[in-house]
Amino acid sequence: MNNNEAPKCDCAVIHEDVVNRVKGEMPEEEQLYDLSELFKSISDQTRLKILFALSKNEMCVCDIAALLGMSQSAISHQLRVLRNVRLVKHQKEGKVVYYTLDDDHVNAIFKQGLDHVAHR
Amino acid sequence: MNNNEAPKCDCAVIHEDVVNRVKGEMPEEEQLYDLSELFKSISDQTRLKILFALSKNEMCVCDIAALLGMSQSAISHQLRVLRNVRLVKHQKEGKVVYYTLDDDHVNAIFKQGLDHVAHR
DNA sequence: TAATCATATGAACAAATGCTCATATGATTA
DNA sequence: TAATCATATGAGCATTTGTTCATATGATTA
Repeated sequence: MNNNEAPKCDCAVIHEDVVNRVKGEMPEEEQLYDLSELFKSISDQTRLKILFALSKNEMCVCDIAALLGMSQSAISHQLRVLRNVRLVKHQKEGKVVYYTLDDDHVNAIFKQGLDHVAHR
Repeated sequence: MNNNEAPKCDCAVIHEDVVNRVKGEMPEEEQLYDLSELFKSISDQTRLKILFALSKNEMCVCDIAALLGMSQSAISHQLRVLRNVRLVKHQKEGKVVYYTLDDDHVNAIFKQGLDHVAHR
């Protein structure tokens, strides 16, 4: 019924026991999808800079654009990506929209990431 | 001398004090580059699956290919990406190459990531 | 030594991504 | 009410990315 066989592997399984056990321990597809979207959103240098900036202070779109020396449009597009994965939230005051980090997970992730890249 | 001005921002700075302070608190370009490479490497679903699998057990290339139902070539290409950011290390035994996680940072990052996506 | 096996890698190509440009929207100000 | 400002967004385009295919390498086995 459920066709879980490997359709394209062009080499023999060497350790069938390990493969079968690990297969049962893999996360669900939906979790993997969400995780990859989250990590994709923090893998771009522009978005990384935005997140670092917001971890220091609430900021509006114009300020971020000025800080990074980029166009308002580019920043606005990237903020939408960060909103979609709920890394930032926004709050409108008149014409100005203020962005802040949505929660603290991203700071924890940055810390682990920086620890990792520091090891060389 | 040092041209730090924003060349492309098409809107006025609204909070100059905040922008100037945060500018001094931003990480160095090299750190940002390394971080983005690291996060890029965990943003692809295939590589995420490989890392989850290796967090459960040491595995050879054929086993991973079988587990994920993908070609040996595709897996091999992706393992190179993970090697380049030192997320996995490998060890050769005869013809077979065994891959393992290089350190525990990736598990910590996954935990924070899963915590984040679970909040909805 | 020849055949086979596990893995690595370069080229090619389709799909995804990030920016720019033009323009839309919704709020303030003259 | 008209002009202006802060922000958002769609289309277009160049670049990057992930896979396949063909082939190379280095080790084992017949």
